[in-house]
Amino acid sequence: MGILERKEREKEEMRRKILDAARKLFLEQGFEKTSIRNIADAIEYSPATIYLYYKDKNELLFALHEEAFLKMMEELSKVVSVKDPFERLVEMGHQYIKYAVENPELYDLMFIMTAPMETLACRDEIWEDGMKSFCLLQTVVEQCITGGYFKKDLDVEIASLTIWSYMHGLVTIYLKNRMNMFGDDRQLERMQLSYKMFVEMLKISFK
Amino acid sequence: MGILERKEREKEEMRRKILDAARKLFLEQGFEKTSIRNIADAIEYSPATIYLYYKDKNELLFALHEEAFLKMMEELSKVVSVKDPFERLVEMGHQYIKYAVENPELYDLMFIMTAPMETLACRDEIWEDGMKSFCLLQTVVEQCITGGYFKKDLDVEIASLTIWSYMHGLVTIYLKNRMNMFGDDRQLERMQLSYKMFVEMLKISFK
DNA sequence: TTGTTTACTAAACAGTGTTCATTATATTTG
DNA sequence: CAAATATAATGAACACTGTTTAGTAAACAA
Repeated sequence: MGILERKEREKEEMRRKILDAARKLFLEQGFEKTSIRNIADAIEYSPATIYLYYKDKNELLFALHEEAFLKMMEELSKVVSVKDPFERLVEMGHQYIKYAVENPELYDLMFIMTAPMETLACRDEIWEDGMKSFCLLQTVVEQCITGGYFKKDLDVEIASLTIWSYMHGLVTIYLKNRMNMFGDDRQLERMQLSYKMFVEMLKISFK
Repeated sequence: MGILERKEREKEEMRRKILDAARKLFLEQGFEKTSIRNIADAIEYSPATIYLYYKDKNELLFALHEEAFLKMMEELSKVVSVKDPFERLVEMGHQYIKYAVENPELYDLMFIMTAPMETLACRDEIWEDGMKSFCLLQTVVEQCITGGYFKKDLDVEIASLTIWSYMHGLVTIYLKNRMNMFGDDRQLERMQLSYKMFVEMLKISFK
């Protein structure tokens, strides 16, 4: 009886259909201004139908959050092609900034919004996506130690947290419009200058 | 005719009454879960009345945002009592973390939420509160240069932005629950360890 | 063909920010 | 003091929001 399998396929198709519409609308007009009814309209179904495929709006956001991590990991993983470990770390930072600037809504969902964390909490799950990308950073930091760029007794976890904190702070100050206090339009330039300074700091003080 | 002045006084009193109730509710149950109707109930007035004193919810949030900056500046300014410039900077960082951890909702409003920025934008004003606290940081960084802790040719603005980015990133990762990916309950400890590492980085690489 | 399961939806619930015509009150004027 | 006016406050509505539920229509199994 292949009928059950077809049903399963259809169910999965519908979930994707919903997610596709949700992603499109969220990226077009932001999370705040996109409602379940908007999504329902887009796929020409009733709002109630969406609740047959996703428990609530948080679950929908969580699914997009997972997608966004997949996408970011793809971008960040490209740096393996960089031979030098320290340059690899530096390039990873550049890619991180690039991803955040080019996908502000997704970045928000991944690292700022509490919605996906709430879904995890009520599922009693850990934030695997976050952990995976943090591990990627840790790996590169370790490679910097192995490569002789960083000292052997460096606390990898804390060092990675320190690096991530800086990167995250920099891009969120920018994304949440706190950088237009400078008045001019040299915000991206300032980010790059600060990042350059931070890289120097790493080079000098982690050795 | 002192009658106009009395009216002015009464108007100001009402504005404060609303703001007091708003602050209380926002801090008690968060911004998301507090509605204009809740605030109206608390002060025993109709919801429409609030709109006679504040243009919209954003303006209300902006007023609280200003208050929060006043409060933070008070806390941070205490560090002038620390004689040594570098220790002063370090202490300021500690106070920043303390403020964020103890006032998560206010921190959110000050540095993450877009609502107060929107109010500024439609008033064609600059983010003065943000600028003032950034200047405080810049001042202390300058004092570290004068005191011989940091090199003379350090770009004060970029260095301050770099420091702020790190601090902001660290506390937001914590506040937005991204740190429970570590599984344990040593989150505050990890923050302190990372901050200690960052202070070392400053000491070494800004010299 | 009948009975049952599944997929879907209309309608409602309880809320949201915000606006506006209307009412009640306070102040000013004749 | 009474009438006219200005001000303050509100009830009710508008157009939304996320979510639930009872009921319908279609697909499947017997």
